[in-house]
Amino acid sequence: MATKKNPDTSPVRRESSLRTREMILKGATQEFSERGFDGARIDKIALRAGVNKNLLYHHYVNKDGLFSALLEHMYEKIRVRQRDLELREKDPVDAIRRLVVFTGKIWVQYPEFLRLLQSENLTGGRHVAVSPKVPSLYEPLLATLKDVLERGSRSGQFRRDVDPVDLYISISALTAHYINNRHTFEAIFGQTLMSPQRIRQRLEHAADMVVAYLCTKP
Amino acid sequence: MATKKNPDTSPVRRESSLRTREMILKGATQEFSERGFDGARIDKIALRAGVNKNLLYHHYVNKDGLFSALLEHMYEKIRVRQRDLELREKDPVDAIRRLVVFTGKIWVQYPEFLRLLQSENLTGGRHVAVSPKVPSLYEPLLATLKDVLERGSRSGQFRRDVDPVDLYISISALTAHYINNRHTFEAIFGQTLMSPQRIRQRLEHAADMVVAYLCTKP
DNA sequence: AGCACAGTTGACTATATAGTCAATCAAGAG
DNA sequence: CTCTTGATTGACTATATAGTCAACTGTGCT
Repeated sequence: MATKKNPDTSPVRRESSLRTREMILKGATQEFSERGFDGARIDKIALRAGVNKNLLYHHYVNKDGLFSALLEHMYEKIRVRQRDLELREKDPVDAIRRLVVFTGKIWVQYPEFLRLLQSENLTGGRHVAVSPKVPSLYEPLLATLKDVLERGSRSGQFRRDVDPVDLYISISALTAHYINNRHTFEAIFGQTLMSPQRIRQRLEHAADMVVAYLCTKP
Repeated sequence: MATKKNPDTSPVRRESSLRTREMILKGATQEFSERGFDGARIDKIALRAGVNKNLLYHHYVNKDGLFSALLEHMYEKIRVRQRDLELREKDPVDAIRRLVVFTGKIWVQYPEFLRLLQSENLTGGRHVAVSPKVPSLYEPLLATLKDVLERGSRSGQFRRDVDPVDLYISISALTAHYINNRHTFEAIFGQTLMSPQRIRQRLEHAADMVVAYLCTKP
């Protein structure tokens, strides 16, 4: 009975099921990102996907399975975009600047992804914890970052004591936290944060900060 | 019939209701911060508060009313703590360093508050939007920050083009984002982020970055 | 004393919701 | 052609959950 789960023969018998899965993920993206895991409703996902509710269970077992699949799907999508950026050749300062601004633009372009992550962290990260694929997606990014840091410190432009993980978290923080908390920040500071100009200002500020840090010798 | 809502005579007839409200907020803090707004259960809040469920409705009208009250309560609590820190006298660089590290320590000390904010932003900020008290809480902080920036640039230590709102958001970002997203970051990078040493490293890194930014002339 | 009314309670409900069941449909292997 | 098996469907259910009702209690004012 090894045929039952054989990935070569079993999965996807009909072409249509691929489209179905696509539609489900699309509906799930909308619903989960608008309401979070607990606020999302399976029935609404099915409705938004234009697909019979039972198909969600057929393809993804249950709500958690669907969320896990969606999360992996989004991680891959985002990382693929991030890979477009070629950082290895460029001047280290330029490369970092571009990485910061580009990272910020990705969040603006795919706000659903940030909200998925927010929900995932709010519920304790139980989906991402069981996904072995996710860490491997970030290895190349970290390697590139190390390369740029190495080149920057060899040329004397950068300080030498930089932890690449802390650096990546900071780049992510300076750009994503602004968007993640826009509602409370807007309420506190009484200003609009999501206008294109304001976002541009924000990303410049973030890039300035990261570059200043790297270029300041301790 | 103006007596019904007169704030001088009506509210709080019995001493016990104060304790009741306290217990409710305590239970609500736990439940809301562990599960988020949509994941939280009114019955569980009542249970955790050791109080009859109807009292929640009596004192706070409904789930949204309770969440709003809790959010305001927490904002006040946090801001009061932040006010302890006297920044106006100190050397600007010292003052900023202290503010960053202190802010980070507050998040570590009151992780419930961060999770409340995370949930609030995930659901569109509809509770904080109707709370006029919250912005006024942050005016003094912003004023202090402006004072420190002013002193720093007059003494020639700081750059002159700093937006205080962006700066505060960055301080918050560099410290809070790390904690907010610890589960996904831990999964991605395969390391523990919440050990005391790791947190200390993080806050040093954050403070270094902010100070480097302020002390770098554009 | 007694009364008005905030505080408190147990019982109840309407509904929303994740998940199940059993049946039908159709693609591709033989 | 036909038979296996994934894909798809409508009907159904057990339960959890926000919120309601009507009654009771006891504090503090007059």
